Amino acid sequence: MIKDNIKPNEVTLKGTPPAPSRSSRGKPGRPKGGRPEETRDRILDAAESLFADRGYDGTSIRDVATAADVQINAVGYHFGPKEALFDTVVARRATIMTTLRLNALDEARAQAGAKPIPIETLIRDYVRPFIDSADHGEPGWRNYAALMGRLANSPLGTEIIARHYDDTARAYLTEFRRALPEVAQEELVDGFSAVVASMLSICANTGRRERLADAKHPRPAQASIELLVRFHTAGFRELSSND
Amino acid sequence: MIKDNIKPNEVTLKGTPPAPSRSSRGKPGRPKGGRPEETRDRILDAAESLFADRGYDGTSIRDVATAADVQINAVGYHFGPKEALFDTVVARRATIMTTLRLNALDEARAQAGAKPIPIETLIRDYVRPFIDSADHGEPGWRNYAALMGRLANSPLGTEIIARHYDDTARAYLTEFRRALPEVAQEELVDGFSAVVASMLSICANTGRRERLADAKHPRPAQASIELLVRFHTAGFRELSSND
DNA sequence: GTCTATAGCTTGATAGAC
DNA sequence: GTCTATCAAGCTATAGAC
Repeated sequence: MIKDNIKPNEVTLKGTPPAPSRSSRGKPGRPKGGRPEETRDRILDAAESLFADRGYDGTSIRDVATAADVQINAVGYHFGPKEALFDTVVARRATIMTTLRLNALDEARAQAGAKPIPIETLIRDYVRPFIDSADHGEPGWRNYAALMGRLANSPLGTEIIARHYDDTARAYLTEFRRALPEVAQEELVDGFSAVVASMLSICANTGRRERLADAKHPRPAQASIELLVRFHTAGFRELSSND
Repeated sequence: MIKDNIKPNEVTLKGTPPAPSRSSRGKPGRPKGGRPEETRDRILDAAESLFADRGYDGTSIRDVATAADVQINAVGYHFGPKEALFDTVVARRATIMTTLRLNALDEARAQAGAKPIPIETLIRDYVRPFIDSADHGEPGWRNYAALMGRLANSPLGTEIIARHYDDTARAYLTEFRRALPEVAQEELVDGFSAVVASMLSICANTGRRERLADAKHPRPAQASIELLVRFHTAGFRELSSND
């Protein structure tokens, strides 16, 4: 039943297709972008949006090709099988997000000196890059954030998240542990998971929060971040006060 | 393109197939359950498990039929189109969960008398039926809880959740408002959403919490509930203390 | 690297015998 | 209500002309 797919082209993270062919010498039958990499990006953007909206299995390669305005087989040509396309979509922004978070952590460490980093800072530094990107970044970030929310509670998605985000999570958890040494590790992880779940729930942007609040417009991201930070900081403080 | 499916049989919530045929007079080619309703339940259980594991689009009707050990067309016969099957799966336990939660709310109201219900009680009463069912109920509840987690952050899933769970959410929010009248409605909803997101994240059971905590076994549900309640109660208290 | 064409499956849904 | 059979449509992936 399981037929192993032997691929001719690269399917790894940054797998560059055979020849980038610098001079745009393709016949201009349809207005195509000048840069050869624009096609790849267009496919990734379309896939990102559709995966976020309909999920992995709800999105066909044809849908992606149509949305990206490329030929059906172009996506296979550039990214290999569907799974590799999906992984490339996730990886593209995961590396950026990881850099932002680890940089913020480095800065917080420098700021704190010998003392532990305040939990409030830890929560804010972890959450802000994500929510900010989803809010006033390019629209692709919004789709990406929604996609992550979708992945978070699915068995298959967790594997991908683990691969791309567990290292950063552990780095932050180490600092949480330093800030709250008297709290058990399992409880710290529960608190951290609550932060992540809340963050993803906000960015999934399902409209439920607005509906339950009878609000017309989504709340500004800045307000959401600050409330999330306040709320969960209080939670962590409660954990440290053993009754 | 959109072809309206005209169904001969009921596809609504409790749609009973034409004739329950009390005496089991089918020829015993394969060991079939005696009760005619057992077949329906077996299909629903199989669908529940597969939808939770692979999602709506990742699950084929054939998969469901195979897992339920029925003929491929039996599921269509009993439940109509795939969408109706899915909705039936969600509805089946939603009514039970809603009853449990509203009963708990009634009891809490009686207990509190004229005073507002404590937030701690509100959180616990909303969360406990769900986590408890997922933990020591029949295995079907575990699958159901995972399915809800999967649905929560998806656009299509939110519509279903709204239909089955928004009324209860509003009932609880009304009590939250009574308990914390000085907190803005949007912030109460954010807090409530954090509780729900955390609850679903725990029940999704992806193994990430255990992995990040380097724990061998999942934590007992009772501990998870109490920590969630403590953590989020502190969050709500923080909201009421306007700095 | 862009296009056409197609192989080889799987899908949802239904028809009709018993 | 259980079974066999099948349809039309959609899917992923690849081959090969240009």
